[in-house]
Amino acid sequence: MRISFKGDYALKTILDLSVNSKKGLVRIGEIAKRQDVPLKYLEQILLLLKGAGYVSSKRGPAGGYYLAKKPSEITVGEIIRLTEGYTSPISCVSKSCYVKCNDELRCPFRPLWTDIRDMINDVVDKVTFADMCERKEKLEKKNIVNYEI
Amino acid sequence: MRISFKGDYALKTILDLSVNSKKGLVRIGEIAKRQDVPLKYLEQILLLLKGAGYVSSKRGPAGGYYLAKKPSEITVGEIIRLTEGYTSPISCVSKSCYVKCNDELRCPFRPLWTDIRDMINDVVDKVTFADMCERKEKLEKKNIVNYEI
DNA sequence: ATTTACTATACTATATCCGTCTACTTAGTA
DNA sequence: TACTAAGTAGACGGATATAGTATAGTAAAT
Repeated sequence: MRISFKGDYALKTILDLSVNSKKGLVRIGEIAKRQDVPLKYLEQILLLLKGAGYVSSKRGPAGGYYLAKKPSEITVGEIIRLTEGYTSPISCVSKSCYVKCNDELRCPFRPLWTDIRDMINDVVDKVTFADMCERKEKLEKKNIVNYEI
Repeated sequence: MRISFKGDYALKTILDLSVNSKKGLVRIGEIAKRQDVPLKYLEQILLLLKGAGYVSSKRGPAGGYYLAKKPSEITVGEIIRLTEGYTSPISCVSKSCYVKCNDELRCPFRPLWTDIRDMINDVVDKVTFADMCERKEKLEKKNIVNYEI
């Protein structure tokens, strides 16, 4: 697995919407500013997320984006697979985006990659964006305390 | 972490040299054929490996490449870091190739990435190419048995 | 008419791969 | 010994594809 800007931005966007779309629609510009993401690149990423059914949108004044699913129904792993293709360290051991290689039975590296793949999936498929909201809150409280001291 | 062709080829090359350089020098062409790697790309990768001190070479007839270190002294992790830059899922948690990001203390994804980083390093930094040679032999024996049946 | 999402396109950097030429080393030959 | 030929690594430029990023304009809702 490798998280590129695309994936990083997508994850931050889903988290931003998880936190803010309770209040109503969220404009691209707001997300871009809060998450420090290039606006025009974010547009493309939001279209990808929309096409995959994670977000919905409304045009015109007072328009914007909102989550199409509950945060608890979206995992970090799904978003990585959507944006990066797969979570595995290499595509020949990927389940979601498998690419065949020559001599799999004799490849001595393969067991390494499958072990790493399983460990990664064990993390990213268990964490939902409801969990991420909690983590975010905790971190912010912790940080405010630090500032007060 | 993501293993690109470059890293995949480099790992296969070091393993090939670990197995074959006991007999003497190994020509690029042999490695390219055995490991199914584009010859010209392999040249570049061997230069990289040479620059980093993993292999040495000799020109002219009966020339070729050989390992500059013992297989037991080279880990899979080192080769990945050399060819891919880092083993982490994202550079902001990399130890070897760290790139700072905005608000690390408040980033709720960071704990995920550090967990994954540590798990990956726990695998790749423990496996040497002496281990890989063993794995390779075992897999080949196993496969011969399968063919006999 | 204004505000917003949406689409299409273009640019840049990197990864991958290929072709050609150069430098070095050895073996053979006169 | 001197020279030649052949085999090998090494260096350089470039072709191609993809990822990432940015630009310009279009469509829809109010």
